[in-house]
Amino acid sequence: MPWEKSFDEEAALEKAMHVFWSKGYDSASMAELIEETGVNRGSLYNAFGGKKPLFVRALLKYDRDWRKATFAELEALDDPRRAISDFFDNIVADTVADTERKGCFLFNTVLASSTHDAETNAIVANGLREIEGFFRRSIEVGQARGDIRKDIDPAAKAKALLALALAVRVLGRGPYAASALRTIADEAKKLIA
Amino acid sequence: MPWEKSFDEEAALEKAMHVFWSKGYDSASMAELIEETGVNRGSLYNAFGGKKPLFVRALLKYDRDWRKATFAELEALDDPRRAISDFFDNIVADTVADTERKGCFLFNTVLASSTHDAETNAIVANGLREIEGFFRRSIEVGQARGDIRKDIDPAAKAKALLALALAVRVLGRGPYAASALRTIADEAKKLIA
DNA sequence: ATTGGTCTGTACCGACCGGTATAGACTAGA
DNA sequence: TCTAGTCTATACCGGTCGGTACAGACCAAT
Repeated sequence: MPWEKSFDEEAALEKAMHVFWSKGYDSASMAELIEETGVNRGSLYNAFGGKKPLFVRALLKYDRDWRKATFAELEALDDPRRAISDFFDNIVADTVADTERKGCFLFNTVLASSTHDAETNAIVANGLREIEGFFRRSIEVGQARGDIRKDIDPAAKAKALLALALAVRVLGRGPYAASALRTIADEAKKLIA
Repeated sequence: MPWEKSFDEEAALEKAMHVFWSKGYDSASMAELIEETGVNRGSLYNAFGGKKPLFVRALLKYDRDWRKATFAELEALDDPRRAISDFFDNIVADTVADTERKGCFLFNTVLASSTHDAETNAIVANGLREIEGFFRRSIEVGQARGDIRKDIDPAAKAKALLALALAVRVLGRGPYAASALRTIADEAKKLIA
């Protein structure tokens, strides 16, 4: 059994994730993925099986990495109101700082959901559910502690917050300036005032 | 000067608009546009110049038709609060009723704005500005009449309403059910409570 | 009837697409 | 040293893409 190991699959997946993230599934070509990952054509197909499986792995990696990086920190704050506020500050900051205007890989995939298969849509749907769940839990905890008014419906407000977060990400890819995004983020915070 | 007239260009544009609307620029192929419009290949190129000019004309037509059909009716209500409320009811109803899940042509184009040129992005930006303007004017008139609280910022709330409208349209293409869309619409109405 | 221009149908172009095949370089165990 | 398996590099496949070319049908004004 010679040469049991191969190239750095995880590093290649990271590069591929960036390509799919910024270009979308259709616009990303295998030629570009090969060039960007630095992995040879045959090796890429051998390791991942093709374009679609590679996309799914990239999306799953994004979903996992992003959620871990985002929510772990915010929930550790142990301050629900502050967590939601920081969440919106973070996505505005990310959007403004991103010169490639990639937006959010998950949200980008939502709008293209008609061109994707059930597996991809399930990943996206699950990701949205998790974000919504973060908002809902934060509101509920805040209410239990008396930090957030009890007459608001956590589930409904969570959906509205998700909607505003999506809009910030989407409009940030388009013609909206940083100040407009901040305005929307501020309105989001006022939802749980 | 024989045969000064040709086929029904406006009808062809209407068909082409639907193809671009439901499929997006990239996924819509000339073969499909030819088949759907019923116009011969050469005639299509002769009449519109190519795929991109045809797309621009289709987007402009959507922008014009949709705005005329939507805002004329709502502003004629002469009841700003009701106009905003109806606006959201309408897009929820449209989204739910649309079995093709096309969403809004304008909003769809926003997310793909990185793949479009300046001309297309300008059309989209203008469309968004018009929608935002409708919200702002409605709020201002409502405030002048005492129907809407005066301590809210019309420009800021208009941006938030646009954001929620976009989210309804985008999420409607994805995994969100009708009830969730209605929840978001209700939250939008509460913004100007 | 001739003429000029627009229609239809179809063939074709080069480019790119995702995916496959193959040949040889390389490495580690037997 | 032999061998099995993975790497690289490259050529190639059929299909689709947007766009062009062209021949002939058709029509109206002269």
